[in-house]
Amino acid sequence: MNQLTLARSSDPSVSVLRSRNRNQPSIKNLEFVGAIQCIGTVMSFAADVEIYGEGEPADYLYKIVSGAVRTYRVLIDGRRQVGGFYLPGDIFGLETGAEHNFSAEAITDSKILVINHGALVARARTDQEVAFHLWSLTGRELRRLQDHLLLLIKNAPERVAAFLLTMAERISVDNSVELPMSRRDIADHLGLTIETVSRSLTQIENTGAVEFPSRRRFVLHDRSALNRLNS
Amino acid sequence: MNQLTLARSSDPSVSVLRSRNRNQPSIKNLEFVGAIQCIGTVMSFAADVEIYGEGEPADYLYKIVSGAVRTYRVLIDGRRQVGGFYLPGDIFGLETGAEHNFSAEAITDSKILVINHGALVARARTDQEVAFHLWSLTGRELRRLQDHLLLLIKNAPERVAAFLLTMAERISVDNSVELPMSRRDIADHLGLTIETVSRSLTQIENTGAVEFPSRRRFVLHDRSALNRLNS
DNA sequence: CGACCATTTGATATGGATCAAGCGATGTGG
DNA sequence: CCACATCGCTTGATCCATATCAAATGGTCG
Repeated sequence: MNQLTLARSSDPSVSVLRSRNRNQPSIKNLEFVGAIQCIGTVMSFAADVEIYGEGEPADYLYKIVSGAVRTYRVLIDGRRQVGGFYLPGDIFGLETGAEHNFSAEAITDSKILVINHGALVARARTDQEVAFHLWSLTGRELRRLQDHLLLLIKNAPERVAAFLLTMAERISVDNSVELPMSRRDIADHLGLTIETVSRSLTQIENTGAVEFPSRRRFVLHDRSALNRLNS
Repeated sequence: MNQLTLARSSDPSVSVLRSRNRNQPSIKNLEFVGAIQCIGTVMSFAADVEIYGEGEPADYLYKIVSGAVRTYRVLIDGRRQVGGFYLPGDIFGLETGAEHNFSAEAITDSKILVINHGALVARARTDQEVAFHLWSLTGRELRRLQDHLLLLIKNAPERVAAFLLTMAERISVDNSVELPMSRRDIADHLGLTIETVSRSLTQIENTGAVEFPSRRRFVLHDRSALNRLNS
């Protein structure tokens, strides 16, 4: 836990706007965001630091350079829904409304390209390629959420198997996957408890479809077996 | 059950493209879709007729003139997730990808303005207002799904209360709401069984927050009580 | 009127939550 | 360098909300 994290926990309203002043912007940078060439600033966020909060103005969007991010919402009683995990190359925080619907936190120490939303929208006014790209990013996010919705009607081992498959597709290095997120994050993403996630994992491991050499790393042995478990 | 429905159940691949030939296009029509002026055709769909199927080319989008529509996906074992309900004035079937992710069916007999997707996108190339409108429609849908995701971590009475509130906001006529959908549709939307939906409804009715003079109609007596139930 | 179908209500079963304890990796201080 | 505290995770025991199975009700339509 670093200074930033302590600051955040004592004052939940702290946002990227404040964190921004404490982290040093590293590089002023020209970068491609897919087809979009735009100016952004790469910033560093320590693990568990808030990047933006639900309800805050959606003035920026974010592209992960390194690290990992979770977006989430919490109910008053503390139940948390993790909406998604974002990995290097992924873009998050893109909203069409004026405010963010979810909060976002770095999972591990991360470097993130912060892009001015208003400037991009202004550009979209004249550049139809930018406009189309923004639209398709929103569409991709919509599709991801639609798929996730379907996941939530499955049973526990099916949800966990689906999660492993998704992660394998996104970040496997010859079938080996390093998970950046904790069991709690996974549980809150899948709508389960950590105990149920843990039990499902051992259950799946016992089928031989995957193997966990360590808690945060797994090796995919039989993709089709996992696909069968998936539903 | 009419002829169309029977045809559909015997051949699940039947799509709007075929239904289109059987239903009579009613009016060739110039219509506003929000800020978008565009040409579309109003078509009639009988209750339970498929409008489009998951995986079919997303060549059209749809604006409801009258009636109601559900979008849904099914798992191989028959479990169904109803993604959303669409009511007069609502637009559905807008995708950024080439194919529909969900299927869509008329809930009741419906009149629907069918709009050529390609033509609209072509228009968006030159008209930035059209482009922006398409984007914000996708964004609105994304936001709706994000909210629905949060609903799915709540317990049964909370989900049902949230559903009643949403419907009341959308189609109440001085606090009275006529529901177009069955208990099964509601259950599959909320990730519950019809029995649990039914029990939750009677439980909520017993608090006095709402009253059901008939099965498909309810009167909202105490919105804040419902809000409290909601979480 | 009678059949049918959607819905409600009741009884029981069960998957996952909750509560509780154990374990292993990591880090810390003596 | 080892004893020990801590933390994240696993495993075990029990409970409970919701699913499932079954029956009753009531509205609708021929």
